[in-house]
Amino acid sequence: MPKRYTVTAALPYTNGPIHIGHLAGVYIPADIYSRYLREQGKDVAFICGSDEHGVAIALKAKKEGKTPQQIIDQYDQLIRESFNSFGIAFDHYSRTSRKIHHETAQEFFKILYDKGVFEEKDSEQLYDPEAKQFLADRFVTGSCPICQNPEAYGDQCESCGSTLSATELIHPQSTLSGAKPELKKTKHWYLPLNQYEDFISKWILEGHQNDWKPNVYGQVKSWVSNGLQPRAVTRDLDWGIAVPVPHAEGKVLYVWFDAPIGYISSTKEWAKEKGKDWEPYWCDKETQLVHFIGKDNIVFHCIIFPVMLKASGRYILPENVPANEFLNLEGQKISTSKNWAVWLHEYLESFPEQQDVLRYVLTANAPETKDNDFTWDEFQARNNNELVAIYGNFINRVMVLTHKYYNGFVPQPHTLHEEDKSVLQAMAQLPKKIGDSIENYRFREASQTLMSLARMGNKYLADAEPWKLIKTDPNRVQSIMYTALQVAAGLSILSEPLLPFTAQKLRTMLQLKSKSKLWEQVAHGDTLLQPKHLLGASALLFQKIEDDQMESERSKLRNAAQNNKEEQKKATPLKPQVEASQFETLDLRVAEILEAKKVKKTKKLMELTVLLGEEKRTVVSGIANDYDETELIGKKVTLLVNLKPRALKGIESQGMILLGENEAGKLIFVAPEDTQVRAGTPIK
RNA sequence: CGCGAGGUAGAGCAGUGGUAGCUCGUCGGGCUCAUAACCCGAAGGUCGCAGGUUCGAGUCCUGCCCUCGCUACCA
Repeated sequence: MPKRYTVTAALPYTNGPIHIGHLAGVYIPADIYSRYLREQGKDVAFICGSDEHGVAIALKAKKEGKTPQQIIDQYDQLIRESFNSFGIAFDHYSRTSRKIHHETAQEFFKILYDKGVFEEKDSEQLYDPEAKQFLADRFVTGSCPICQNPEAYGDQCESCGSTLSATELIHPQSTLSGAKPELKKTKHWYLPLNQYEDFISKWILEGHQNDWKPNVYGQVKSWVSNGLQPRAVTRDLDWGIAVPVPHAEGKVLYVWFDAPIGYISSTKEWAKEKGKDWEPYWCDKETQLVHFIGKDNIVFHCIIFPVMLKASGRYILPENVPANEFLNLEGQKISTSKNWAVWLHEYLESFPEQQDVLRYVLTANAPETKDNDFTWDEFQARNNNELVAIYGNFINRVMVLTHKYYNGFVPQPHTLHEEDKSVLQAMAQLPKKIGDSIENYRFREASQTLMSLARMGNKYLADAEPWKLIKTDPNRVQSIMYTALQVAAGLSILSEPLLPFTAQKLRTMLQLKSKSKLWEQVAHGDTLLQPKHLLGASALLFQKIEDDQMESERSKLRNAAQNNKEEQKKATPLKPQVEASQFETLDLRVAEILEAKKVKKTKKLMELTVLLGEEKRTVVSGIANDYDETELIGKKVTLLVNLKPRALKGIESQGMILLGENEAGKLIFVAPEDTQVRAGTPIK
């Protein structure tokens, strides 16, 4: 039994607001877990904060003509408000831009540096002479060296899927200034993960095979078996935490090095405010450290950060990292850039005071084992059929009957019958059952168990039929209503971690005093509401949600995505001018598609046989998402024929079909309108 | 033949060797205290496919297929 718990939730990155995916994947589970532990009287520190460094924020600031500080202030504020309004009850929420964090992160780096943990390496990287900075990854675009796609990024070509290094790009261009980058030497510090393979293997692969989630375990295994590589922990950037060693001007800590240290600095800040000692929460072996994250963070929380902690020789390691998978929205990936999301601050405008509805839906449908889909249909169904019809209705029945029969006083029971006792006994099992689910990070299961208590209450009332007996056997009705009221009280107590707002409302309605050890009382079968106790006024806990509300949410979503798309379209910059002679080097011709076959194991690739005059050619094109094999046959398209052939998935592609994109995002062929034109005709 | 996770009733999920379950939806019935809510019952699955181990497999092994992720300013 651990002495104390340190619970962390992934630090939200302050370049956008919080959406339902964040909530479902990280913050709700972490909040339920911490609330439950507090309810058990445990010593728990639930820690989080804003992650405010890194290239993305620097880039966003440049694009919007603001300072990074303005960006992070704006989103830090918005994110705090979102968490507050949804009852995500952190013990402390800090920011990585604070002094205490800079000091903590620098000290951490310094400890590893002094121990000689890092490797120093010089390398040549692309440098933008106009913006005066080094260009990492997505700061560079250029032509893909493999498939010639002119819009490949510095880390990857989205057209052919190849992983690239920025220096491989042909005709690289800075996305900051449009300038042509030059190669320049730079020094960086690397964390030699390769030296810690044994440590990770022993700790996770051998030590946590059975208690960690399969998705987390599997990811780690995948990384380790591919061989861990040294990873740079510094960057050339003007936004971040200065590297605290000599000859490191213009260098900052890589955001992924400093962010997890944010958990520690946030804990320090909290401890200072509370007059506590922070160290036991991070250094005492009897502390259970748990990181709640999304699956994209697995490598950082299961490999990189633990290696940092281990290398420091000072800190404990996480006991578990219950990472969730991703939540989709109406069948599509949630995307900040495409504005395909339900933002928390907007949700509350549409559904004021209904935080628990979203909490419940996101818990009941949480992506615990695989990616899940959030739909407004399901949201409505869960609200109307479960929260309103089962939970809310049970409470309403009990309240109405008690007020009607006893003017709101809890009646004095007579001898309890078997059915009364068995309901109370069944309820006494639930604190442990729900607790076990939560301790094992099975929040979906916990929510189902909670709902089963309300179901049980409804069934009990239906079987006992107090509204009939009131005419013939009023004494019996007193026992029935007494029993039903105990169930209502139990429901309010056990709801606290999952539905905190509802639990509070219900307690007020029942006039149930806040005391410690309430869960224990439920488990012991104690009387929760004494006879003659006076209840408060009755109110509805949940409201039905109508179809037209859902329709308006769906159209809001579609409109937002559409507007976003149009804005982005306007923003597509023109490429530099070219000479006519350059254009003439391209050989464009009309081609007719003769055969089409989807390439197996790929999403978009289609293998096409095209007719080009007398000659037939094989071309691989990424159009399988938008076109079926059959509808392609006979189509005339424009083909770039003198593109250097290249193998895609083992098939040699001898040319590139010109494509555009229509309003709906569907790829359309740049094709000769007159279908009479002969295949092979050159285009000028 | 890259790696990982998933593939179980119309939908969403549970179920790691012993007669296939839960919630929602559908259909039928009951009740009327309750936000037409609640309660009972029924229909609906060759547990992705094929082979193997076993007295016995959704559950273990092998091969294959499909989906998602590992690669995006997104957890």
